[in-house]
Amino acid sequence: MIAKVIVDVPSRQTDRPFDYEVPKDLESWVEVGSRVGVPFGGRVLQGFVIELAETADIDPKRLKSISELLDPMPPLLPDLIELAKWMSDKYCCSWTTALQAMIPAALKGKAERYISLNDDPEFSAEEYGLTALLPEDMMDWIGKQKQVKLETLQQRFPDYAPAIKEALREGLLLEQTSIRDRLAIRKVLTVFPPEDEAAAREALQSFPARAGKQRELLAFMLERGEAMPLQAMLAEAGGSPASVRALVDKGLLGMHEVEQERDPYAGRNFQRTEPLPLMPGQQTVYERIAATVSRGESQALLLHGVTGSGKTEVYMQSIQHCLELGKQAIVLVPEISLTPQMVERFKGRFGDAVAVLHSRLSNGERYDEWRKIRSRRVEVAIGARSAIFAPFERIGLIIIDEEHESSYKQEESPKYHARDVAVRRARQHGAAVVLGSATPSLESFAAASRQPAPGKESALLPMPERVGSRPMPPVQVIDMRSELQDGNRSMFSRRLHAALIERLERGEQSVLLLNRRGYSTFVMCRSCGYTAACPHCDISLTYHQKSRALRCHYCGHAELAPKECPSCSSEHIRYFGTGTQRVEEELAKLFPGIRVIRMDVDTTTEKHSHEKLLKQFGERKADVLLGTQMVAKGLDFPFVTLVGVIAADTSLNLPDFRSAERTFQLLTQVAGRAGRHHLPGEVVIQTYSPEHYAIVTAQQHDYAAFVREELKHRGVMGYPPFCRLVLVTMSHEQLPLLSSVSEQFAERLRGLAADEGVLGPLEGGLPRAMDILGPVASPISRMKDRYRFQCVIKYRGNIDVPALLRQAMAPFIEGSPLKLVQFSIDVDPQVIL
DNA sequence: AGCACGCCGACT
DNA sequence: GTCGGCGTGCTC
Repeated sequence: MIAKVIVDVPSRQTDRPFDYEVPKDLESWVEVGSRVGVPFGGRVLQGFVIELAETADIDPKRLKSISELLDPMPPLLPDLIELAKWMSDKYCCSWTTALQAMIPAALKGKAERYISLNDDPEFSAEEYGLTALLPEDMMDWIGKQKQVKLETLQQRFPDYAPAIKEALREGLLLEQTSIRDRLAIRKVLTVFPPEDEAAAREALQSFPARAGKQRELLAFMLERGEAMPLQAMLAEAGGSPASVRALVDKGLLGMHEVEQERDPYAGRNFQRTEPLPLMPGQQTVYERIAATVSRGESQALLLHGVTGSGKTEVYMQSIQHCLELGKQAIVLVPEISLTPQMVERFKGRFGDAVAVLHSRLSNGERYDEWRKIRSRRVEVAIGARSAIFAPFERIGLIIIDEEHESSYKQEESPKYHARDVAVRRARQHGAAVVLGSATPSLESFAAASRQPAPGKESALLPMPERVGSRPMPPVQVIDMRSELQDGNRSMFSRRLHAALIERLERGEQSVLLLNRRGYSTFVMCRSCGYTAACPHCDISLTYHQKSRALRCHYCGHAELAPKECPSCSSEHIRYFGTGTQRVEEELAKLFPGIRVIRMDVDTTTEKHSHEKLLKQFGERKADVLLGTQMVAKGLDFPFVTLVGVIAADTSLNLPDFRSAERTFQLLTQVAGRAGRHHLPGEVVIQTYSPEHYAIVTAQQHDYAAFVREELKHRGVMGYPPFCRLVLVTMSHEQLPLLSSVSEQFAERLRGLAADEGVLGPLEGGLPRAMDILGPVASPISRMKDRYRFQCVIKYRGNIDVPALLRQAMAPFIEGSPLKLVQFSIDVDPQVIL
């Protein structure tokens, strides 16, 4: 039997299947989706079996065998292997990169090399004159250990690296390679009840009086009747390990190590909840989803429900319906809203049938949750982006909550969008996709609004009513220019200042949003105009108050903040721009005694810090929750009655085609945080551009009006959803080389597009057109000591852009000199700046 | 990605 | 005349 294997080398030249013989004893174990260790170019690598065949495509003499099978159960299924192929085509990444993204990090095996002595009786070191090659204590040590890791050996005898190499060549030492997972399986010493219960009861009667403890322990285990960890047993029943061991030696109890699964939610009792009665609007939407799931139709439905319209309840009842049909469901949530609150709701409804996958789990915990899915112990997976790869076999429903969230796009290779992968995977399974949002992305909205095919219903499911008919909170827009004219130079407008005081007096809570972390955004000398910039990136440094450091938010570079100007030695160094740290300081100054929780990437790096901060706020241990956009998402606190946006312009003025959309979404989301319960809420938005349509429409809670206006702009400028984009970024240390290569690349690409007959501006109205902009320097023209150039490709119609790109890049990748230009391709980029 | 094979400068 | 530089090409 022959296995076609994708080896774990993410390069273009190895991005194809390689044939291997399956050893006889593994034939019944190796399947499509198996993870194997294979010899490849003189070493052993991890690979995935993507196909089994009778005969090899190459000369059988060149054929090698699979050296080991890495899991008893294949971690991948055929549908995922096909999906990975699709991803590698669509997103221009290698097949193995896509495959790796689908399995938990714990299964990313690395080859380890082991050394042992050659104990073949035929082999004689004396005969070959090799006795003096290696020191005796090394030989003894290896002999005693039987097998040692090459790394360890080299650490212990650092001067002998060449000698070890020679000994391997001469056959004095032997080498074995095997793949070791990056996985620490926790083993727990576990005590088992007696195998022969009758005999044990009998023995219990005839125990000597002085072995009272043993008798007690044996009685305890007989009564319990099931295994338990030794530590827990001793804690409950008392006694020492010695007395247990004595019982084990007598054969009355069993004891051995057991692999333990970590359940991060073990021991937590989730309050079981029953389905709530649906409002008419919810009911209609639910019925539509349920019918689609029942038909096994892979349609993508857009659930456009305002904040507080009860989307989650609709999700849960739809999942219930899906499970009743014997199918499984995947729920994707933005990482940031995968809060304990959210998990609780799903665990409460579906109990142990839910696996939770999020980034705050350790590798081991994540692997355990994943295994629950793979071994069919759960029916529902809820998690961030990568949960879309949950290894279910019969998916009936995929839900993507807050579908407009940019975190569904992975920024590293494979640069996939979970929404697009979901639609593709749903097609393989005949599953329904539900995209839920109060502020759908323009792409999804446009797709769902398209005239349905004859006989089909619209894919757009509106839910405009809020549960309990609570009104949307009133939103005040404050023009910060007139504040300044009236002599208010503070970062708080008079209205926001007064509103904060009211909350403090009434003991209610406030949420303040500022989409910029750090203390100040740039540092400038007022004498000479010097600004502090990162030495590795073309970007100004941000001052962080706590560490008194200037930091680069792109590469992490940090330096001590200067007291005087490094350029002209003047003392007129000033900090400009406001970050969350500055606001925190200002709050303390203006409102003495105010309790503030600051939440941004700087305060939430620790494992559970995010939850901890939210919990504290929920317990009303603070008056103000101040943070970057992470405070805008999915929080639900009854005592929050004020939401303040300190500067709506931060996101509005970014030179990116999505900046208006992002601002509208952010403002709408954050406004939805106020007054969700019995207390009425209030929203204050501060801005320097109060007349901008993104702000006006957000103030009026008018999504439709925003979309109308935004679509006009997108149409004029030629941006999605009127076309699709691909961003090609090229980088190199040397600017002239980069400049020349990027020009050549763009020229080749234009030539190829012209050959296809699609080159030209999109305004022409042709159904198939492709426009290549650039190359130009990237907005961040240097990052981590590499210069960056980019091309933006706009296209419309059915054009295989990845294929054209691959052809255009080929001469710069294959066999190019050592210092090659790096190409990075982002299909459907979220940000092009 | 690694590793081996192969063609030109500073050493015995 | 050799050791070693890293350019280039292959890996079932």
